[in-house]
Amino acid sequence: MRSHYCGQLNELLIDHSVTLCGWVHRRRDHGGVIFVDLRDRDGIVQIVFDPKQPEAFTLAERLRNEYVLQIQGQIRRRPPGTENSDLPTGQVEVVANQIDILNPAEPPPFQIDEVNINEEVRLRYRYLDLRRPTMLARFQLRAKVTSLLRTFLNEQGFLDIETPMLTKATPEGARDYLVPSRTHPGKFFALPQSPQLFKQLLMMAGMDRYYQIVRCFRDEDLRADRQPEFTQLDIEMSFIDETILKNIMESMIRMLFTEVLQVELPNPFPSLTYQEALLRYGSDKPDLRVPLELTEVSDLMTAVDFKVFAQPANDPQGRVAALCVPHGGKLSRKQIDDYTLFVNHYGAKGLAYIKVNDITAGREGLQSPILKFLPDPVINAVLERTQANSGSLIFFGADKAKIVNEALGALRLKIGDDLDLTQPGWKPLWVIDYPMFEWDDKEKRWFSLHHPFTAPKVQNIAALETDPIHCQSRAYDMVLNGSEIGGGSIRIHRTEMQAAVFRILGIGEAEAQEKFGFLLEALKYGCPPHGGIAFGLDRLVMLMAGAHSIRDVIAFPKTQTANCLLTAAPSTITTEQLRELHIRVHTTETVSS
RNA sequence: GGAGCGGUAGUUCAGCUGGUUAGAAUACGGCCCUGUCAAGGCCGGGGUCGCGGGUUCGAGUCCCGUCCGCUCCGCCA
Repeated sequence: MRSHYCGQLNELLIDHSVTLCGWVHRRRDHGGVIFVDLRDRDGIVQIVFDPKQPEAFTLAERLRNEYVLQIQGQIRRRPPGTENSDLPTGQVEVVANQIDILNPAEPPPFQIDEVNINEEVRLRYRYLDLRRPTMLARFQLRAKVTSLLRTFLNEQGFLDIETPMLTKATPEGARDYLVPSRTHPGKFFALPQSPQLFKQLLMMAGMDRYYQIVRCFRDEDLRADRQPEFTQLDIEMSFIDETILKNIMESMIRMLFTEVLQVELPNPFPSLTYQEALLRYGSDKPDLRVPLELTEVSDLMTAVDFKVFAQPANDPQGRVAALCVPHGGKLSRKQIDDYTLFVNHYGAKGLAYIKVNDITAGREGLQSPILKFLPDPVINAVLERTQANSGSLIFFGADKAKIVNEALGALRLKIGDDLDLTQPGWKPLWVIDYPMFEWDDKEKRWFSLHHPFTAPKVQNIAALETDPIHCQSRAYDMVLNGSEIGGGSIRIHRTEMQAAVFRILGIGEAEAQEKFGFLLEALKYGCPPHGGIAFGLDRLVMLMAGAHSIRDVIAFPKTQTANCLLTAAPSTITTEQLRELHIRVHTTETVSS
């Protein structure tokens, strides 16, 4: 139907006859001459309608925005002075000889060139939203990313293998999306939270290197970076250790940034232990672009006559930490109060601070409601450790370590943003040496920090069982600009170890057999040492595209309550469908078709 | 489950301490116009102020409830 794309046209094609197809982006009717900006996936070009071509001209008078056209015409250089340097095709224009209205269009509910549209409207008319050049660019970027990843992995000997979407519900981790079985009354499939077990089975099958760009499903509450269905780049390798895997994955991500963004990432990526990340940044996914760090001051506060500090300082689970903000002294009382409210969200009961007016003036140069509780040596040590200067503001968090970390970690990012301290660019890193288990006080049992198939650093099962809290795992996360973009581990490849981990997690023999019997059995038949990683493709593309939500890099995303505003899914189904599935619905609303 | 912000014309928004007929821009319709590119000029149509209740002589505005969207906590790797 066409000879060229609109965006391809340039001076080299002058005098050529072309046939174009596309949408009316805009029409400018001067009465005697009509201009139409024709848009296709490749770009925009100006079409001119002259009354000397009365047939085409008459039709052009009827054109409206978003009409779909086929146009046959002649490319010519624009008359001097009428070139448009804002348009890549702006040196030329197409004089229309013939026009075919392939489809008229009603006025769209919003203008395609409008930037600031309510997301509700955009999602309701997503197919129109996607016509906008910024959206198109994001999906072109996403396609380039997946293409480069596939090429890289193919060249590295990875096999792209599909795994089931209809699979088995898992007890640990996120809530499953369930699919009722028609042929097995009362039984359900689960949609995969990730292909974790299948990729391990593929290693046991001798596939050696596997990858898949695969949809995963988790029925949990949504966020800007969380959708109920999302895409992972899932990877698994045999006969490797973490060094080999991390090297290959780093070079893959470096390649991606070079090819797509012309950005050179560090080689190698820096590495932080989980513990160090929490100590210095209060987070296991630190944003290294923010040049602020937490300072440990617990040891200074054990003997102070200030219960708010002394108690957590003496509690093995507690922590007292400082966040020193250079030039933070200019913050108003109101802003400090707002930050106090902000840390309240994370369970912090307050936010103590010291304003450093004059670092040389000792106690007199400081300003703080808590000053009277702190003896000189403590104050001096705090000032020295935080490297405070005149004009600095030092915030304090004192509570259970978890609360201090989350509160000051979040405050660090907020202040970095508010005071414009966040540096531009890209800061990738690995976070390693995760604890193997985490104690849940409510349920009184251990949980896997990563997942139950992650190998511990110790080989000795007895050591694992006697001291779970100090046991580290062979897990690793890749973090970029404060987002966890990938995570994985070396897996357990021996039956005894897997059984021991299940025991610690309180998964009984019978339950282990029922839920993971196939895996335990497979381990017996010659399982190679193996490990892998999974990248959150949506998050990665979001970051690379400079978008603020993964919804902007997913063609048809869901809302925060997991609705699709375009199709109105989920919806009720007929009683006939329910009957076939052996399901009865208990709601106040009646089920309709 | 919880906190915050928002919902007024097709769209983006304004609408103050409650007060006459709810405005603007843009889009849309008509007319004029031969070099614009966010074309321009003139004229016109367009509103269940998310929904339900309450307070009041009077509610877009105040109160209660509810629905929807967004951000966050919990939840989730």
